[in-house]
Amino acid sequence: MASLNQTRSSNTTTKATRGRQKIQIKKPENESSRQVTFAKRRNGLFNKASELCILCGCNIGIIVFSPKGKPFCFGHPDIDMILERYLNKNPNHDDGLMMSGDDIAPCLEEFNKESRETLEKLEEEKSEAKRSKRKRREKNEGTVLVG
Amino acid sequence: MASLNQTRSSNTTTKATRGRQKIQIKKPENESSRQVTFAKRRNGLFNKASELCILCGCNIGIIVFSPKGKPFCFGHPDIDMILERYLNKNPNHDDGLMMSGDDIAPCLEEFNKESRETLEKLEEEKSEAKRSKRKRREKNEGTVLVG
DNA sequence: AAGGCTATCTTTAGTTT
DNA sequence: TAAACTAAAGATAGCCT
Repeated sequence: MASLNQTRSSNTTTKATRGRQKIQIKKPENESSRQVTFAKRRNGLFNKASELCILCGCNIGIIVFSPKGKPFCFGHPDIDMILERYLNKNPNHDDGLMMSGDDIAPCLEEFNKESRETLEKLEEEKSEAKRSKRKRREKNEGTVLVG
Repeated sequence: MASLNQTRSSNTTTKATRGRQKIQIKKPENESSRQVTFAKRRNGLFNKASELCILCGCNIGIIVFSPKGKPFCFGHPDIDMILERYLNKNPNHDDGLMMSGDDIAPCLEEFNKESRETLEKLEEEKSEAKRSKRKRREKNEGTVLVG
C-alpha cells in the first residue's frame, strides 16, 4: 500500500499496479505462486485450444500432468476419441490425409459437428460476458467519466 | 497500398497497418486464411504449452488434427510417454498423486529433468533472439530516430 | 506462399480485496 | 483464500513482400 496504489487517483505517474511483469521462462518459480500460475496458464492453454478448434475446425486433445501428477484434460470432440485416432495410426496415413478406410472417421465427424456447435454457443456466451465485463473499461475511453 | 501504408511516415492518423483485429471465435472463417491462422495459432498453442511445462514443471502432451486430418504433436517430455502415463491410469491414483508403485515414474522424472534443461536452454536462446529483434522497436522509444 | 511487420487485441504477473 | 483488478507483456489479424 506504500509504493503502489496511492489512492489510485493521484495525477502523478503512480500506477494502481505494475501490471503484468516480464518473467523468465525457466525453472520453477517461487513455489507458492507456481500453483496460481499453473492454474492460470492451464486455463489459458485450454482456451487457446478451444479457439483453435472452432476457428479452424480441427480436433485437439491435451493432457496436462500437474507437478504433483494430477492429470487435466482437454479434448475436442473428446480426449479419448483423439487418442484412439492417434494411436490407430494405420498404414494409409501417408500424405497426411489418414482415415481412409477405417470406420471411426464418420462417427468422429458426426460427433465433431455436434460438439462444435455446442462449443460455438459457449463461445458466444463467453464473449458476451467478456463484452459486458469490459464495458466499464471502454466507458473510460469513449465518454469522459466524472471522477 | 491505397488506404493503409501511406508512405508510413506521414504525420496524420494514418497507420501502417490496422494491427491485430478483433475476430469472432466461431465457425470456420474464410477458407484461404484459415490455413494461415491454423499454422500461426498452432505454433502459439505449442509455445504456451512449452512455457507452462518449464514454468511449472509439469508434463504436457498435445495432439492436433488439422481440418484435413494431418496430426501435429507436442510432448514434454515426450508425447508417447504422456499417453502411456495417461492410459495406464491405475487404481492407486486417487488423491491426485498417482504413480505410487509403478516403475515408469522414476524413468519419467529422469527424462523430465534432462528434457527440461534442454528446453530451458532453447528458451534462453529464443528470448535472446526476441530481445535483439526487438531492439529496433525499442530504439524508437528511447531515442528519437531521424526519419 | 512463407515469412515479416505493426497496431491492436488478449493474456497474465503482481497486487489488492 | 480464492477472486477481482490493473497495466505491461505477449499473441496475432490483416497486410505486405
